[in-house]
Amino acid sequence: MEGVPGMNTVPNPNHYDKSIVLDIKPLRSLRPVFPNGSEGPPFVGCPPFGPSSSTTGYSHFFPFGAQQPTQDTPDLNQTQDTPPPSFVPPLRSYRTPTPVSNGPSSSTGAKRGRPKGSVNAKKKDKTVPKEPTLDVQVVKRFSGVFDCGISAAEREDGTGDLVSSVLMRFDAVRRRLSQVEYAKAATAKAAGSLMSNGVRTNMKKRVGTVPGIEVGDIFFSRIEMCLVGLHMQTMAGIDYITSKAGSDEEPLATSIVSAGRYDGEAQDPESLIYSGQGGNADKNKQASDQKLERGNLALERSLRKGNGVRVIRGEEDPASKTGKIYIYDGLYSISESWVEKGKSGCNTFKYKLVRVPGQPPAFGYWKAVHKWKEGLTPRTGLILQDITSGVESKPVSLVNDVDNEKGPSYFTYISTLKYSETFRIIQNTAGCSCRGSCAPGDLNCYCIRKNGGDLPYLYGVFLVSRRPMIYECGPTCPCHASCKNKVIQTGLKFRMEVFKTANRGWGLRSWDPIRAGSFICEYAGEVKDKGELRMDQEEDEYVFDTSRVYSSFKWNYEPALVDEDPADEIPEEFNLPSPLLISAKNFGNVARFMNHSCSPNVLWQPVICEGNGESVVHIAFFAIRHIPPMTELTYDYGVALTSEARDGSVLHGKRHCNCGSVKCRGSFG
DNA sequence: GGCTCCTCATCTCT
DNA sequence: CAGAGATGAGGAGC
Repeated sequence: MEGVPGMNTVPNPNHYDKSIVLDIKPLRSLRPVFPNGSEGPPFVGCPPFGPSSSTTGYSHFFPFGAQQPTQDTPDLNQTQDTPPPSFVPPLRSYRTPTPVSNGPSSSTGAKRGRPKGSVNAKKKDKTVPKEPTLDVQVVKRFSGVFDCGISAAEREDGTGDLVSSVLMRFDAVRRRLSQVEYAKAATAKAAGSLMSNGVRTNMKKRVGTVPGIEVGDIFFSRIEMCLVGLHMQTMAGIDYITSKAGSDEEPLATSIVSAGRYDGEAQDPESLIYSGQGGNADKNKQASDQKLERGNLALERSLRKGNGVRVIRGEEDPASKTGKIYIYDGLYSISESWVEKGKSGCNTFKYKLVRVPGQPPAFGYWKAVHKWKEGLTPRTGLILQDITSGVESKPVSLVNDVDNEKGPSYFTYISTLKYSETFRIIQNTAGCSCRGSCAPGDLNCYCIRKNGGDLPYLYGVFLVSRRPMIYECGPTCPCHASCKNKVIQTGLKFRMEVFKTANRGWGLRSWDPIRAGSFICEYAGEVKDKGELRMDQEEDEYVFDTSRVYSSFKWNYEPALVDEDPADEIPEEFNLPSPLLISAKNFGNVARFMNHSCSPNVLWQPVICEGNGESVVHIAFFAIRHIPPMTELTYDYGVALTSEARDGSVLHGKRHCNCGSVKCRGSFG
């Protein structure tokens, strides 16, 4: 198809060696679109999508005699000549690479300004309807067609499973849209897609707590809070229940978002001075007195009635200077209100809110971490400043504030794998020959080609979606050290601590907030074989074993929500050339302290670092969902397939599980 | 339909 | 080249 934006920056598809691309095809077609709960492998229904297939599966239906989307349905990916559909998406997908570092490819076709076909073209550029915008496509193709699996009742009132499922589906879609051409407004686009397809919950406005949302939960955009009913205003800082038509009731405040940029905010974690809304100066408007209406009236009314108001603290995201992070800090009560002159000299409403006692720390942790980092207050129970002895670029503290144990047993800290010659997988590969940063869609790049044309990561930080295998540029690839396809080799990104848990020995957690998809660490240790390990397996609890049985779960984006063909969906199950055993008993990194959970917040992904004419499989850990500061990091250890592990149809691990999750299977390992 | 909102992500200018 | 300012899109509620 002519005139497709982005095409001009990518080599002509006819020039590819199609056999290379088609090699990848089998990997993409192994897996059903969505696992059906009743037919899945053991342990299907583990988080995040919950035990009910009603929240995971989807099916198409065609109400009102609507035309079924057939092969004839206009699809931007399809040309009349129909090249193999399997390799079309990457070609269409990639926008002009963002100019980064000194990559030569980034300057060739770099467009200035907003490209045609982007959202802006909707109104202005009606003469070029070649590529409808994403939202138009979504409405056209999926309105009334896509079954989101969320019932009308669940849309009104949510549960913990539903909330985390909605947030995960949102972020998967957001990451995918960022990865392909809609990077500009990926957040808004993702939200639009989910909302128009009914993927949301807790839409009923309510005072007080919201089902499935806990104090301390973090969010990375206002729209996320909107999707799960914590704060339903995308822009306004005050949310409230309006009076019913015909009644003379006044509005009642439900939640506020503190932006942290007004006077008196964000200092004391137990109280907050909040400014009313309205009266702000605008380009076309002078500042004016605020009026006692809308949110201001609602807060006033809540003050008199004494109802709790949810408070969300907005802060700068430490990982991104332009980004914001929102911390749900629980319920506050409004203690007083007054009017004062603002900077502009106009009347501004002020409200003092005091945190309801007895809630776990949330914003309090945030403030505490800042003080620990700046050395203003010492970390309670600190045993060792840095257990890595400088091996990692960021220190990892050792902390015990529960008992007198002085630390875990001795081991040597290493940051990656140790392996002998026998474990090298000899392949005829020398990595890529790119200079600068490898670019998505550039099938001249060996490493990109191995990834099916995708750059599997976003901004060199986030895993976009799980894959059977990820191929990183290795140390001998000539691309720059900041190449966005080098992620797990770049070390720890978060300030972490090894800490003593109440009942699970030592554990790992982060002082920093961790956004969904973030790379956390790899599993460092000695690569061993079965025989070698069998000799000391009894006491070696620090083994990572890829041959165990792992819970199946859906983490990747749903093609329908990003207007892609489900047939192109990449399977999430790993695909290792041979089983991999890593022992971190004597040599290891922070990963050896990550405990098992049946409701984990971390997943693992096999990664091969190319180059040197050999490839070694690494195990890399990524965040399943947003992880608040000081929350323990856990992953699913799986269950070993030994003869004693089988008991009828149920698999039993060797170790008793203390994860405390409602979905706890009771054992693991 | 028009207006507003303690926004979001980008581009442009300094 | 970082930081500030400009910009237009965006959803929901009134």
